[in-house]
Amino acid sequence: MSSVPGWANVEERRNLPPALAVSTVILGIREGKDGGPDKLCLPVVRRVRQPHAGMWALPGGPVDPRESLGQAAGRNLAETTGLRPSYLEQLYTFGDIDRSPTHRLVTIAYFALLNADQVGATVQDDNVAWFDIDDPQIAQMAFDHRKILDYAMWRLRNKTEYGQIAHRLLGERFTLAALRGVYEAILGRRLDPANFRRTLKSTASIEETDEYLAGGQHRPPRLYRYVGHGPDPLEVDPLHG
Amino acid sequence: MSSVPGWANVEERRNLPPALAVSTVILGIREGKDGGPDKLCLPVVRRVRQPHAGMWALPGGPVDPRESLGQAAGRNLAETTGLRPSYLEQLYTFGDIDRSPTHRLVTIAYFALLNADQVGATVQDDNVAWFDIDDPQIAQMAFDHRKILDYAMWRLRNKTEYGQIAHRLLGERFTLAALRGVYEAILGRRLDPANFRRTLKSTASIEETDEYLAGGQHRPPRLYRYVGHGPDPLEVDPLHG
DNA sequence: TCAATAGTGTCTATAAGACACTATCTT
DNA sequence: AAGATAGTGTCTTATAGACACTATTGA
Repeated sequence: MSSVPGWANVEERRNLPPALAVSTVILGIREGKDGGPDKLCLPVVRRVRQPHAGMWALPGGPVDPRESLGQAAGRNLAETTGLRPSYLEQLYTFGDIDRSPTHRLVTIAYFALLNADQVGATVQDDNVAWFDIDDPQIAQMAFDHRKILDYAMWRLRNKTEYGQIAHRLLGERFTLAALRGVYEAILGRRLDPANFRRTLKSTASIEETDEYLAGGQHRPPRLYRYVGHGPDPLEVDPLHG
Repeated sequence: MSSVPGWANVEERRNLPPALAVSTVILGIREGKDGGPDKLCLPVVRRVRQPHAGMWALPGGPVDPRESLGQAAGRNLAETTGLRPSYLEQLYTFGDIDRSPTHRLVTIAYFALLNADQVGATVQDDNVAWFDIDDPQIAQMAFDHRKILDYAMWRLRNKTEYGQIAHRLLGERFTLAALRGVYEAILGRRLDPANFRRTLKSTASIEETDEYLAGGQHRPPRLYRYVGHGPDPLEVDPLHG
């Protein structure tokens, strides 16, 4: 192990204090190709230095002593991808001893959602790329980032309140079909349009607008707006961390 | 602020790397007094040094560079209370800049459950005490520990699977009435014994034994055993962290 | 007109709660 | 026998899914 350039040996590692970093799973949604279901996708960055140079990794970086953890996540995310998410939530802290070969690294993982306008709109950079959540190119990732991504998906699928997060993957106004697409992408199965409509309207977390979306070759759907209720007690302000 | 002995001033704080600590919310259950509902309770430790000397705090301490976060939680818990929990789960990481007045402190909060035998069985120590979850004496706690406790309760109440955690607050065998007591303490309301029985037996996560609990002045209840299904992907091994 | 999706109505299966009832222990 | 909790049966109501049906647009 210690023959790899730049890797500390065991004795050195024991004397280093743990480094603190944040990494963020950033999810957006894009429309399914030729009638298929919508897909969740995410931007990843290519590592340019050791360890794991050349592999895809979650965007992230060190925590500055003068910023909170949420601020660190927001800043790193903006710096590496140019994105400002509509939602930011702390996921889990990964601190196993051997998760980085070079030093003791404790990473606070965050989970961010982008609305439809932002998907694909990262800064032009050869070292940033978007993949569908099930793309084999990110089956392997640097460090334990694949485990972090899997955990993010597990958390997403086990959310009791999809309403809170689903609307943040869309714009401010959306059709019920678009909202259903989000649910289908998260749950990984098709939902009955009729039942979906009824269930959602009965929860009263969405509200009709007077606008309709024209252009499709069918009856124009009504646009809806999300009317949120109280957030989770520790939800992060995506702008101020 | 900097007049308090031992408190660093702002300039000093900016140069200090964040300290890493773990704190644990340890919950057990005890029987309600004179027919009242069962109550959740927890051990807390009295701080003997600044800051917040004299106040009650969650058990915890620093993370050693050579141990994982879960190991740190388990070790600190054993050292301060003498307890070995049956369940340990990572809760959330608190890292606001001003959460400790003396230095930048990042705390990974854990959540532990004790079974009935262990409640009250801490090491004899004047600086360790048990309180009911709603005891006014812990309405205020050191640092942001009250916020951590509130968040732990919120997470507990929002668990989709109570079965997984309820049985860890009891022994290996338990009556349905005891299990119902756990649910009632968590949810904060009484449940219909008949419906509770049916609902729980239909989930099939518990199994009958051939034993009965004698001694009460009523028909002796059957004892049940928990038959778990797969854990959460990041559940912590309470013995090995 | 047709294709396509929007949106409604209604039936059914399942689960949750209320509550009356029977069973079996200790004192 | 009395008192207490164990455990069963059954009715009502709320909800999720299946699926047939009508409505309204662009081509």
